Formats: sequence, C-alpha cells, structure tokens
Amino acid sequence: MHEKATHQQTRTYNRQLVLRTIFDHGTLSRADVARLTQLTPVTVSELVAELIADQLVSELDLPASGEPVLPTKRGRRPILLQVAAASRQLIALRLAVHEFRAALLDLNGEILYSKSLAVGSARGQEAVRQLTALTDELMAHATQPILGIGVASPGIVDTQNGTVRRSVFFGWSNLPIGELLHERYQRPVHVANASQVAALAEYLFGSNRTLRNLAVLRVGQDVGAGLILDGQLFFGDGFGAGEIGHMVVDPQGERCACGNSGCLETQVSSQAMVRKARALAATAPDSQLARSLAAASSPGLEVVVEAFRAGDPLAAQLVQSNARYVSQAVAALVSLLNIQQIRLVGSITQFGTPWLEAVRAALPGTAIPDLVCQTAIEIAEHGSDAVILGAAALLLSRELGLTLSRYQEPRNQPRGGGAV
Amino acid sequence: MHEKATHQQTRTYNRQLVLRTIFDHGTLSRADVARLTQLTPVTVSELVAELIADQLVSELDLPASGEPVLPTKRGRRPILLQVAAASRQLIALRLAVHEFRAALLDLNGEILYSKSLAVGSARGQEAVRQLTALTDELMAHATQPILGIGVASPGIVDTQNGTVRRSVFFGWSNLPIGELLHERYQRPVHVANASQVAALAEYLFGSNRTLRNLAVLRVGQDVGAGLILDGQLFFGDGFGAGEIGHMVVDPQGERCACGNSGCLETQVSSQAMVRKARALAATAPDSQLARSLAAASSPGLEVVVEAFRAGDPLAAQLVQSNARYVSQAVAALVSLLNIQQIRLVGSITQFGTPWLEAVRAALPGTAIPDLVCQTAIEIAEHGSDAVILGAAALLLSRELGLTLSRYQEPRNQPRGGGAV
DNA sequence: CGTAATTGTTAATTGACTAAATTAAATAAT
DNA sequence: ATTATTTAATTTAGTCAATTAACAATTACG
Repeated sequence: MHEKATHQQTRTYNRQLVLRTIFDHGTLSRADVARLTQLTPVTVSELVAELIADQLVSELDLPASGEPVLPTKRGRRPILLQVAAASRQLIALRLAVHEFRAALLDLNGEILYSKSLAVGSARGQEAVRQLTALTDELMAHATQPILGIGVASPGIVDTQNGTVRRSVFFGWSNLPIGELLHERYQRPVHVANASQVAALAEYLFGSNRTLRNLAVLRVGQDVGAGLILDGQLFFGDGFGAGEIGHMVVDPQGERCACGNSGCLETQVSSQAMVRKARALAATAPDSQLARSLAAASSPGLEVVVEAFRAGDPLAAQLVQSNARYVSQAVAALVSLLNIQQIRLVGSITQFGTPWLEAVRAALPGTAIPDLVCQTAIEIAEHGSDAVILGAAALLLSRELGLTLSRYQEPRNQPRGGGAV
Repeated sequence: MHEKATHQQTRTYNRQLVLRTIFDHGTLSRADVARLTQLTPVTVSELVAELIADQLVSELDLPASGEPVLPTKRGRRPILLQVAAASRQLIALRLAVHEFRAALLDLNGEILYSKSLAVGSARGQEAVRQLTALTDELMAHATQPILGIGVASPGIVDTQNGTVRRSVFFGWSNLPIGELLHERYQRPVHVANASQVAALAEYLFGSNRTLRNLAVLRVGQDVGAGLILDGQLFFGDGFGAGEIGHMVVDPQGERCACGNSGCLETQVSSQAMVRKARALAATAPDSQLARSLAAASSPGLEVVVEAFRAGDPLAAQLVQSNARYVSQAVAALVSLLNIQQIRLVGSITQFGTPWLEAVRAALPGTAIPDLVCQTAIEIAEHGSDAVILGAAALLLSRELGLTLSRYQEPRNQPRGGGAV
C-alpha cells in the first residue's frame, strides 16, 4: 500500500526545504528563511545548524570587510547563509551515440572540469570499460569529497534500479550501470533518460524557480521530452514518459528502426536533417548547401547550420519543415498537458531564433488557440549543456532534495552511499 | 515558496491513509490496518477512534451472529471495521450540453437517487436557476447529512476557485458555480472538468486500486481526457490538461469552432458521427443506415449504433474511421506519458468490443511498438456513469482524502463547510 | 487445562515543531 | 552621548503525535 507519514519524514522534508530555499535565493539569513518557509526561527536555526555540520551550508561573513552593502535597515545585522557549493563535488556522465562526456561540478552546477570521449565502435563490455576509465579520470581530478554520480543515457532507463533497459547503440540490454558504478566508486549513483534529466536541469538551474510544470523537448541525434509535472519529474509507468521520438507525424514518411513510418525522429533529428539535406542538395548541385556538403568529409548538422546562416534557401526550407514537425510535438504537450512553459534543447537549436519563430508560428494551426496563447516556448538557457547539467541535477535532486519532493524515506547516512 | 511540513499534516495524512485503507479493502480489523500501513497499533487505534467519532467508520460486529466465518486462526477475534457509507450522503452534478444530471450517493459511490433535466434552450442565469432547482430537489431527498457537492462541467474549469472559465454552450464565462452553490447550500463544493473527474471515478471506484497512472479518454458530445499521474489528478497550468478535443488529427478535416480544421472532436464526437452518417447515407439511400436515419425524428448516436449492430457496412466503416482517429489520441498518451492503463468512456463506447478492437489494432502503427505492447486499453467499468461518479469521486477525494494525496493543509472542521 | 498467538488498549518515552522570553547588535531619536 | 526601537538569533519551556513497552482479553491448539 502507500506509505505512512512520520516525524522523521517531516524533519527530512523541512531540512530539504531550508536547503532548497537557500539554494534558490543564493544568500539568505536565518530570519529570511523563517519568513519564506513559515518555519519558526528556532526550527530554522536548528536545521541550519545541521546543514552547516554537514557542510552543505556555510555562513558568509562579508559585512565585517567594509562598507554596509545594503541601505542598512536598523536592527542586528543578519548572518548570511549560502550553499557551501565548494565543499563537495559531483560527477555527471552523459552517454550519447558517438560520445561519452563526463563533467566534474560543484553543488551550484558549475562545471569545474569536463572531458569527452569519442566512443567509436566500442560496444558492450568495451564501452563500459571506456566509461569507467573516463570516470576514473574525473575522480582523480576531484579536490573535494564526491557527493555521487549522475548518469544520463538515451533510451529507456529504469531509474529505480539504475539499469539501461535497452540501448540499440551500445548493444546494452538491461545493463545495471547504476549498480556497476556504485560497486566501483562506493558513491550514490542515479541514472535516468537524457531528455528527462534535461528537464530537471532547466527546472533546477533555470532562472524561473517558481514553475509548477515544465516540458523540455530535446531534438538532437535522437528526440525526446522531459516532463516536470506538479514539481516532480514524471517517468510514467515504464520509465518511458517523454519518449516521443517515435510518435508518428507523417504516415507517408520514411521507415524507422522502430517498425513504423514517419516517426518524429526520422523527420527532425540531426541525422534526419543531414539526410534530407543530402537529398535536397542532389537536386540542386550548385546550391550553397550542396557545396558545403561536398566540402565536409563526414558532414554533420553544422554543415546545414552553416548553409542556413549563410542564407541558403534550401537550408531554410529544411528548417521550416523541421519546425513544423517539431511544433506537432509541442502541440501534443500543449493539448494534452496544458503546460505553459516549454523549452527546446538539443543540437537543432543551433538554428536559433528563426527556427524558434517557425515553431511558434506553426503551433496555432495544430492546437487549441486558447491554450497556445498562454504557452511560452523558448530555447533553453543551458542549450548545449542541458543533458550533462541534467545528470548533475538528478543527483542534486535525489541526494539533497533540491527539487520539490514528496516526503522521501529517510536515508540512514544523509550523504552516504545509499542509493544504488 | 513551498509549504513546510508539520505534525498536524502528518496526523491528517495518516488519518486519511487509514480511511483510504479501509475504503480500499472494504472491511479490515485495526490490526490489519496497522500491518498494511506500517503504522503502530496504537496510532491506528487512535485514528480509528477519531474516524468513528466522525462517523466515517463503523465497527461491524457480525461474528456474534453465528458461525466463525473464516478458518479461524487462534487469538482474540478481530473487530472488523468498514466505511460508514450510509452515515453521509453527497450530491453529484453533471452539466452536459443538453442535459443536467444530478445524483444522490452514499460514501461508497452507490447512487441512491438520480434525476436528469433536459436543459433545452435555457442559457445564462436561467440555466443556473434550473440547476439549483434540480439540486434543491436532490437535497430534499437526502436522508443523511450532506457531505458536499461535486460538480462536473465541460470546458475549462478553474478547480481552485470553482469557476467555469468558458462554456460556449451555456453562455457562461467565469461563472463562479462553486461559490454560488456554496452560498446556497452551505456545504463544501468542488468543481472540475468532466473528463478529469471521469478519470478520478475510474481510479477511485475501479477494481484495480494499485495503479500509479491512469488515463481516461472520453468521447461523447465532446472529447477530453483525464489524467491520473503519480496517483494524483493532473490539471496542468491552466486547468486545461486533457483538453485534447482540439488536437488536430487531420489537417484536411472539417472546420471546427475553435478556429482550426480537423480537430479530433470534429472527427469522432457523437455529433460528428451522426453528421458523417448523414453524409454517407446520402450516397447510399437504400442502406440500413439511411433508412434508420430517415426513421428517426432527431437522429442521435443511437441510430448509428443500431445500424452498426445490425451489421450495416456503412456504419462499420464509420466505426473503423472513428477508431483510427481515437487511436491517434491514445498514441499521444502512450508516447508522451507512457501510461499503461488507458480507459475509454463516453457514448461512443456503445459501439462495444468491435470498436475497442479497432482502436487497439490501429495503435501499433502510430506509437512505438515497445510501449504499445505494455499498454492495456479497456472500456471503463462504469461506462455511462463515469462522469457523475467522477463528480462524487472528486468530492470524496477532496473532502475525505480517499485518493493518494500529498499533505494537504489541515482543515479546521474536517467535515465542515470549508472549501469554496 | 495450560500455553501460545493474536487483538486491542494503557502508560511512558521520544522526536520535532511552537511559543515565549532573552540576548545581541544596529540604527534612529532625543 | 545616551536611550529607545527594531531586527536577528538563541535559550527555555511546552505541546503534539508517533513510538516503545507492558498488559489485558480472547481464542485455538496440544
């Protein structure tokens, strides 16, 4: 059945609430926290003391060092608190089709060091070996205790058990990557789908921290969405929430590996764009696009982006078509969920504002106008780093409760090696 | 910011948990509740005493009246508890396009009395008057204290304030129906969208009470969905979650009042079916369908249903086409949310199993096969009563916490006239 | 018939939030 | 310059609600 409520959960929740409040506002006094959370000053002081003991929060005593910063109101000067961002570090891993990326971050999500590794043809165990080698190196760079490891993987990821259910690319099936990394490094490990964690990054590190719902649509080598619903990352029944890459947008479209035709991914992914660009260039050999394609040895999306920026009409046509399909996915988000904040991430956002405008323009024709006009569609703030930051956000969310959480079962060691 | 956690919330939550557990299992002893909830026997006894004092639970002492019912294990015989379903009554209202329906129910969701009222041409204030007259009558039939009133309305409903934002049919805009009814009857009133509450009914009164996620797709005079996500009814940012009636499924389709063309509603609603039937019948005047249509004075969906059951090929064609469009909406649910339990309600379900099978059959072509095969699509248990039961479920959910809830702000009077 | 098992209650304890009073520090006012 | 006032933070005592431990009341089994 469902879980009971206990005093301990209350405590855990309030401690997280205090930490989250400080995190959200950057720097606050105890009295500020008490006002914001409605907790009594006593409770706040107590919880802050715990957080300081855990080195998650520190007092910041600049006022001694000079001029009164604010138009000082009277009364005892507050002791400002901040998240002790430098006291821990964490590792974020991003598994993508051709590349593993790893980053070392502080608690504020600042990237301290990062390294990418072209995967090449490594598969199965060999791919795992490369990943651990990369992680080893990051571990060696750490100058502070490691809070844990966050992993973002494409495909369907069982977040509870930390296993990658199926990954066509790496030839993994039910790989217990979480357990594996936990065994090796004895630190908490959390694993989730790349698009899902991208939403978490936007939610946690974005400028608007008061959102209730948020959808992130990621269009890169693959396509997916991440959904924050009522303040929580939504996974669905089988961890497949947001897997819209295989929504059929054009029944007459190309065949997809999934078995259907005209999946969103076959129309708008970066590979799809390149493929379509090639086809289009073949019909107009003297176009800018064709020349750029011919010049590149192994052309990627950047070739199309380049041609687009240079004003090539064929590229513009591709972008228009892409935007129309993307807007269909956005329409599904708007119609079905009435989410008013939608963010776009992934390599496709390199096409910039013109593309964004095209997406926006195509929307009113595909969803109820009433809802569309309440919806804000933007390119995400942390465009290219969204996924790796998401892996970090996942860890911060799970280990420190930095996102709104229901009461979690209390951990035995608050900063220990609990979670798989 | 967000809310703090308190002891009182813990108490409220656990009390609801106990009530919910008894509700779910029908009859249980205190010891059973303790085992199921993991609460200590002491706490359970205390909470049960409260619930009994509130007349929400009663002890059931049948064992005295004869034979030992179970293969009696040794030890003191348990005192069985049950929800005191008959101790309160509640009123559920359903506002539909041509009809208001009201029902008087007990706490188990059993309908004790119900009455419908054809709205005819009544609009604005006149429609409100008719509704209150209907409610007056229901109130007069009540034989127990009234727990409150639940209202289901089409369109977008501001559940928080209890106002119907826009209702094309009744000529209401921002009608504070909740406040209005609360003023008049001095009882708690809760209002929500018809499809949303239908999902709640299926979740609360359905046979599988362990679901985490559930989607209900309602196809009747209008089209909408209700979403239970992570155990909670999801409303979206503007209370418009599930308003998929205006998702575009066929850009070449008919013009819709919303401004776009080929909305789902214009393709699959009961009116749409009749309209399409008429058009089809015109091309084949000697068909069964044409004859049935001609025979009826003001033909409704039942005419098409009749023809379909009689084996008319044109009707079958209509049903096939309908199912294909409906499966597009289902595909959106599956792809975007990975919900594994999808229930269909509304008048369209009169087409029965053949229609259901057609929906299922069309699905694999429109969503990722991996997810589709994990998904169960069924016609809902409480087909025709789904919405009115939903209105009741909404009230039970809000007033008694019979669905999984986060900690709610504690009410001053647990059974009083609080909400709106 | 006595023992063990099971249900439910009573009494004492503990954890965590709250309320009231107190100390500390700073500006404004006389 | 001294006092009053305001704001911040801590100390002390109190309350609420879950837990622990002990116990009474049944009932079946050996």
